[in-house]
Amino acid sequence: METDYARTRISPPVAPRVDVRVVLFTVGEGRLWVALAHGGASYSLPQGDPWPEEPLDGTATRVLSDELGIKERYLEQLYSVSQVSPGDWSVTVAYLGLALTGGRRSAPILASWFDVTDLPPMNPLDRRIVDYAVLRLRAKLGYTTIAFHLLPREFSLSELQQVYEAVLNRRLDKRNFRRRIQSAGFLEATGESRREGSHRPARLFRFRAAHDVEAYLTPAWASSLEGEQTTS
Amino acid sequence: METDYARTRISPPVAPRVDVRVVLFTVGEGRLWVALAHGGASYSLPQGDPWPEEPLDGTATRVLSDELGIKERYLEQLYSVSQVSPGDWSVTVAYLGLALTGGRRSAPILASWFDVTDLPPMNPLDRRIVDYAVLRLRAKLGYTTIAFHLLPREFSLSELQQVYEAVLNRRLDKRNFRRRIQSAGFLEATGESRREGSHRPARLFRFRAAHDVEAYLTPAWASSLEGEQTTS
DNA sequence: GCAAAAGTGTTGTGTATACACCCATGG
DNA sequence: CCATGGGTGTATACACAACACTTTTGC
Repeated sequence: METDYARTRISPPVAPRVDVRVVLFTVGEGRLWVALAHGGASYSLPQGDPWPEEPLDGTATRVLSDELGIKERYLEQLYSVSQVSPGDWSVTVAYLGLALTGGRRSAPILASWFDVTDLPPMNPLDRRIVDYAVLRLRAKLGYTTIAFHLLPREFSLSELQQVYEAVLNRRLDKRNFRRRIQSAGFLEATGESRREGSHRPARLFRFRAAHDVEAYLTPAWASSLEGEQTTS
Repeated sequence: METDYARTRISPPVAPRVDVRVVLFTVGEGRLWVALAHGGASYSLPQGDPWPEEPLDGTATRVLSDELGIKERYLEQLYSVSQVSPGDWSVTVAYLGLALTGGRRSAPILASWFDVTDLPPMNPLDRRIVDYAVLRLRAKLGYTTIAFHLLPREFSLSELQQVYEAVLNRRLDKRNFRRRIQSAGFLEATGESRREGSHRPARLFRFRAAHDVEAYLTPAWASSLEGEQTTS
């Protein structure tokens, strides 16, 4: 959204433009993917400008919906940065989003998925935002239930472990993983199991929503006053 | 900073105003204090609008300097919120700041120190920002060296413990505290000690800066590209 | 010698890690 | 019967909590 600041004689402008960018992750094929849009010689984060009366996380959701055709499962604000370039002044609000890809690696509309361990050329700010989002996602795996937003309602413990391994980019011990997860108490066995190969079927689990504790480093109030934070 | 949006016929405005607010903490008399400015019937956070070419944390520093006459020791971005009221649209960027008060409870210029456990009436957004800042400060005490910014260069272990107790608002065991802190390895004995009463003198310590690890949930890059985060 | 804060160790309890084999199924 | 992934227990090391007395000083 180019404002009419250009018509003023003042340079740089007297008020910043605000834009919202989203680092959207998904997990598949044992890897962590991020959605990037092709823009000229390099790739960039999906982004958009907020509308009046629209909360910032609403902008983030809209960007994902319009630009990628994807509805995120989880959204969390990361950081805001002010950037000045000749004749332009903008404040960027960065978000971290999580989504499911419908089973296989279905591409988003105007972007593609990239392995976070092998990113294409990007502008420096977007690259730093992505790196920071990865850092934060990895950190939050340890003390929140954020991983659940990368899985469908019902899942096996092996699938959950694969999500952890993809995000952390390292192997975990199966027994220790299961003990830790199960003793944390936010899993609920569905009673069902799933046969899907020439091996023993996997028991299925779902979440108990009450244990969604990830709020503690993200302001819980953001949604109440204007709706900054959403969870699915 | 009122822009010329008022001259347009569009309501609400087509671009938000950006403002920066700072939750400035200090510790003294065994309590955690926050600086609030008196504004009408209630109190509010020190705030200001960014200038062109000025990084957001520069705005925060300037607000503290101009409005309170205080130079912060530590500054960290908390969160951004968009707020719409009839005819006005603003994006607020909130910061957490830490400062020393020069030994005694010297009042800031246009504000006063309030005990965080006994806050005066405030507007709802500012109140939530303060509550969140307290939450984050307490959490960060546990896994960072943020407490050092609430002490002078040299300090005794008892003084350090008093900072922890003031921020957390509870008593800690002296022996466990000392063992934890000392084994963490970021303290360095100065060799000096301080006599200051009819009791045994306290050995003095200082920080080893290399152990300032608090960056991990705050983007380390913010300062490199435009200077969002500062530390003393 | 007494008041006041500094300083110091041990024990138990819980939590994380390392590690290897049997189970149920499909083909 | 074999290949495949699902599922399980134990021993060890480390981190954290509870807890009380001696030391050094000023007066």
